[in-house]
Amino acid sequence: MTDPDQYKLIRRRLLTWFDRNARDLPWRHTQDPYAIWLSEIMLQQTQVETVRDYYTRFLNRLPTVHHFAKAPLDTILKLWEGLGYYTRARNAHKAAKQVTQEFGGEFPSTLEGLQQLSGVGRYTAGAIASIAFGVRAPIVDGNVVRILCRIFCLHGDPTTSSMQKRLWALASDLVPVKRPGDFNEAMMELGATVCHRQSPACELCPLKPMCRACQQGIQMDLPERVKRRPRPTVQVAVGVIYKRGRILIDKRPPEGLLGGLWEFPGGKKKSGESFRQALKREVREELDIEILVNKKLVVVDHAYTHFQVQLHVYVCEFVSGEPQCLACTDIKWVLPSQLARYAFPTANRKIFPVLLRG
DNA sequence: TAAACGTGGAG
DNA sequence: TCTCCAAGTTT
Repeated sequence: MTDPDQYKLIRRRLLTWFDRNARDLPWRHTQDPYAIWLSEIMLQQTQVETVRDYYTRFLNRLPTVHHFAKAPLDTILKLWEGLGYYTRARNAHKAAKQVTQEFGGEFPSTLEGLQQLSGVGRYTAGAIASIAFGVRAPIVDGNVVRILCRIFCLHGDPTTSSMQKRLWALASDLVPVKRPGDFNEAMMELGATVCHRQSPACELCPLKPMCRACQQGIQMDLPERVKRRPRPTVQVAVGVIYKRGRILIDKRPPEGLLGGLWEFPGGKKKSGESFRQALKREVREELDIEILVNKKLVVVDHAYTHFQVQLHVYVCEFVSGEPQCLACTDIKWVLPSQLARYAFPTANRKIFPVLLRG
């Protein structure tokens, strides 16, 4: 069979399968480019089931790109709280402003136009163009990588530029003129529900007849695994600092890890230093205040992508000084009942129940 | 090019 | 408990 014939077969079988097996997802009930864009940003490196509720909440609260653009970043971050990769939220805010200010309130419909938006790369531009505008644009996400590597038996590290080039070229050849968005969604759907990383359900796969990896019985070995670096553990001292029933919280710098989120003050423990010493030092360095460190409240373990932290949380009493923003953007004294108004990282939120109970 | 960037679910 | 990894982008 020639390549074009095989491509036609793949398209037809995949779309037929998709028509019968597509999950009912909220963003599949709309044609609104804003809603499609929002879903695609949220779905970056994030599973469907995690995104569902966030997506619905966002659209109810910010029904148009104008609402999104006009909302304060703090509102966006509070809605995004817990979804992770907060750069996405900050970039989305910028992108919404771009749409309203530079594109006359309409999302661009071309790949080039879409990729000008903050947080929209090659994948997301292709997804929006094909799904919202019917453009014959390819996409390559983790699912597509897995499916293509298996169907065409592609060996080698899929993250290298040469392999990426092959994958994008294949995806580009495969995506049909008719229903390009459905085809792209179908590829991802197949990867998410059938062609799993471990234990792929080949018996349920519409592409089994043309899957070279399956024919050779090596589907589990493709795509080739990328070696990961070890994750170091960081020891952090955290203070819940009280002053007349209120707690001191600070806002992190706008860029970098957890940028723009609120947190309880603290910092890394140095070797040879106790947690209590570290806490007093960090609070002095970052806020220029003196505190009394009382009892240990809780120890929180949390894993990030590239390191793990152990938060040693202490109840503290404010002693003296006026808090300064030396390593943060904003400072507030809040009642425990008001904590929920602010966007906190998940590791910090793990402290809330202990706090409100005690 | 490689590293930074969150979180929750699955095995 | 631990490792992998999921609809990637930016620097």
